[in-house]
This record gives sequence, structure tokens and C-alpha cells, in this order.
Amino acid sequence: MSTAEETTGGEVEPWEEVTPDAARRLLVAAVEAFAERGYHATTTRDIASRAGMSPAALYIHYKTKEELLHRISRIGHDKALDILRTAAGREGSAKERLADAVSSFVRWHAGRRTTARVVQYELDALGPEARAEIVALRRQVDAEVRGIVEDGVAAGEFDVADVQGTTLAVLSLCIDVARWFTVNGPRTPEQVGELYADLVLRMVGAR
Amino acid sequence: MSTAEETTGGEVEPWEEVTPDAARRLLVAAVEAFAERGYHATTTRDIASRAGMSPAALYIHYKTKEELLHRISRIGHDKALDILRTAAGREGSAKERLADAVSSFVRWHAGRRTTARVVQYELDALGPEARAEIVALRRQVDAEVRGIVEDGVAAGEFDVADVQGTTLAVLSLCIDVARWFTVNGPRTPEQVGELYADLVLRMVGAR
DNA sequence: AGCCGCTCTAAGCGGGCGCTCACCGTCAGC
DNA sequence: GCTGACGGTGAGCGCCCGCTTAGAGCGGCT
Repeated sequence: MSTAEETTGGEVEPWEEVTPDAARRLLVAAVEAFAERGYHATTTRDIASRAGMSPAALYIHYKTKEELLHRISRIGHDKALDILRTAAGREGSAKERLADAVSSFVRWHAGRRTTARVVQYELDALGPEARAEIVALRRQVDAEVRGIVEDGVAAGEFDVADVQGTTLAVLSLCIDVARWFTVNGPRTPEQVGELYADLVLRMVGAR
Repeated sequence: MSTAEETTGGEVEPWEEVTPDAARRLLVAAVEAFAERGYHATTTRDIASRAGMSPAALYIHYKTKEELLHRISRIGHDKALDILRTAAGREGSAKERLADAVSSFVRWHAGRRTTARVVQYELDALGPEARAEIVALRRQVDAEVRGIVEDGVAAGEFDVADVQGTTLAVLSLCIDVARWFTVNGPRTPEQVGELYADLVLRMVGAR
């Protein structure tokens, strides 16, 4: 396959795991449409035509429009969790690991903003079972960050009164990047990642 | 009128300016529905029935469903801006004013979460002209917070390398409260406001 | 060649959407 | 007591939604 799978910063498109090719094209089209207009404002006809197919083609690869959202949300959360786990599992001080976690998490939310928007803001459009599955992944995301903060407090590196509240605020800050970031803005994902890592280290009173 | 206009913490319902009474009931119903399910997933029949009226009644008071969202967004942004202006205009050090601005802004996003959700997350559902009007209000919101941060830097109270970026992060942190806050959670709006004011003072390196 | 199985399309079904229209009850002014 | 203005309803129009179905095209087996 000679089609370029590269995008911003040489990062590989994260949908390579989706096969066959037509299913992936539909999913990528759905991510773009959902991110631009929201799940409920997007029609199956819009998704299919973005993928260069007829409306009926969607239903060969996906049972419903909701299944598309579910797959996107699942893969996106897996990726986000993977990013945090990698940073949390590294060697180094809690300060280094927290800065690494925040900067890479923010880089993902900014650089892959379309995906992140869908992942973070369309949870309510999922049915109860699918939503429960995603909520469980979010709890794991929270646990990773909280773990680093707790390590820092235990090691005397951080000064944090309310560990759970501060963890929530740190994640909240990162996630909201998907709402406001735009490629036309003055900052690159890397710059936002650096700035935010610095701000978060201040929030936890890192010394 | 003897019906209770009071809600959480004795705060007055902010829709008193909307008249006549039927128009206000429709608007309040729309806020609830939009916050719960999103603008596009809400039907005009749903709004009308929440207000105890027939579907056609909505169109006596509003030209379209979008006009309802526009009115809600406009009034909500006015209120948010008012809160920030009040805090910014107070006497006191930049540190005191920033803490006041953040805690009251966060209290509003948590305490009036349904309104805040609609105001912050349904901007894209507005048409171009209405959206432009709201975007202008958001720039004023940004300017208020940036003004306090600049004052603090000028007075040597704050240590901030990137004023615009830090302002953005502060607002981002506050706004995201509307996404995650729930009345069933462990924290009151007041507690979140206090915690966030403290975190923000750390972000700006207040001394 | 003949057939299967997979992918995709053209056409369209049933239903719910935003919104409209003809009409009705209530009440103030005369 | 009549009338007009106002705020409301019941019925429904035209449209587009998510999704289905019958069948076409085609590559790979035997």
C-alpha cells in the first residue's frame, strides 16, 4: 500500500487496526463528520459520501451509526490510556513522569483534535452498555494520573492538599484542549504540551 | 407571583428577564433539554411538552428552535461576563481579584451546570451571525481574565512567562467544570470554586 | 466455464422532524 | 353584548432521517 499514512509530525494514522480498507475509510469519515458537526447533526449519508460510497455501504461494515461512534470512542480511549500508561511507567521522578504524561496527553488532544473531540464530547450519545464500557476506561485514565500524583506526594516532591480534586483538575485541563485547539491558532501541539506540563507542575507544587 | 424563584443556595433563577411567562417556561425547558441531550438530539416537541404546552406553542414566542438556543447562549454569556467583570473590578490585589474571579466563575459553572453546558458546548449549533455575536462575548471574557493576570505580572505579584497561554488555560480549567460536574458528586460548587482558585494562584506563581 | 461469496448500489420504507395553518377560548375596551 | 388582540391547540405538510432489501459486479476457487 503506497498511500501515505502519515499526518502531522510524522505520526502514523491510528486507524491502521481497522480493516478492511472500506471500513477504515468510513470510520475516518465518521470521525471528521462527528468532530465537525457532532454525532446527532451528522447523517449516515454524510459519512458515506465523505468516504466516497453510497449510503447503504455503511451498513455492510457497521450495524448502526452508533456502532461507528462506539468503535471510535473505544479505540480513542485505548490510545489515550496507552499514552498515559507509557508516561506513568517510565523511570524517573514523579515530577518527570507527570510532566511527560501531561505533555504527551496534551499533544494527542491537540494534534489529533478531531478524534479527541469525538472521544471526549460524544460520550452521552452512546447507549447505556457502550457508555458503561467507556466510563470504565475513563476511570483507568484517572487512576494513572492519580498514581503519579500520589507517588510525588509520598516522595515529598509534590505539595497537594486534595489529591483526587487536583488529579481531576489536571485531566480536565488537558481534555479541554480538544475544545479550543485549532490548527490555525498561534501554538503547535508541542508548544501547548510544554506550557501545560509547566502549569501542571505548578499546580501540584513540584519542587 | 408566589411561585418560588429560588434554587441552589438561595440564588435567584437567572431567567426573570425573559417575558412573558410562557416564553420563560419554554426557555427553561429548552435549557434542561439541551443540557441533557444536546441541541441536535432535542426535539421541539420535547421542549414544548416539558413546558406543558403543545408543539405549536413554541412558535408563538420563538421563530425557530435556533432562536431559543441563541437567546439562551446570549443571556448565559452575559451572565458569565458579568460575574467576571464584577470580580475584576473589585478593589484589592491581583491575587485577590483572580481568586475571586475564578471561584465565582467556577461556582457558576458548577451550580448552574445545565445552563453552562448549553452555553459552552452548543456554540457550533448556532448559525454564522449568532455565532459571531457569541464569539465576540467570549473575547471579552478572555480580556477580563487576561487583564487581571497582566495586572498581577506588572505589580510583581505573579510569575507568568506566557500571559495569553496561561489565561487560556485558566479559563479552560473553569469552563471544563461544566463538562464533569454533577450534583451527585462529592463536592459542592463552593468547594470546587475554592480548590480551583487555589490551583490557579499556583499556576500564575502568586506570592 | 460455472459458481460462490463478498462488496457495493439504487430504490425506497416507515417514521419523526421542524414548522405551519385554520381555528378556538379568554378578556379588555366600548 | 359585541369585537379585536392575544395566546393557545389539533392536525398535518413536506422533508429527510436511519436503515433495509433486491440485485449487480467481480475476483478467486474448482
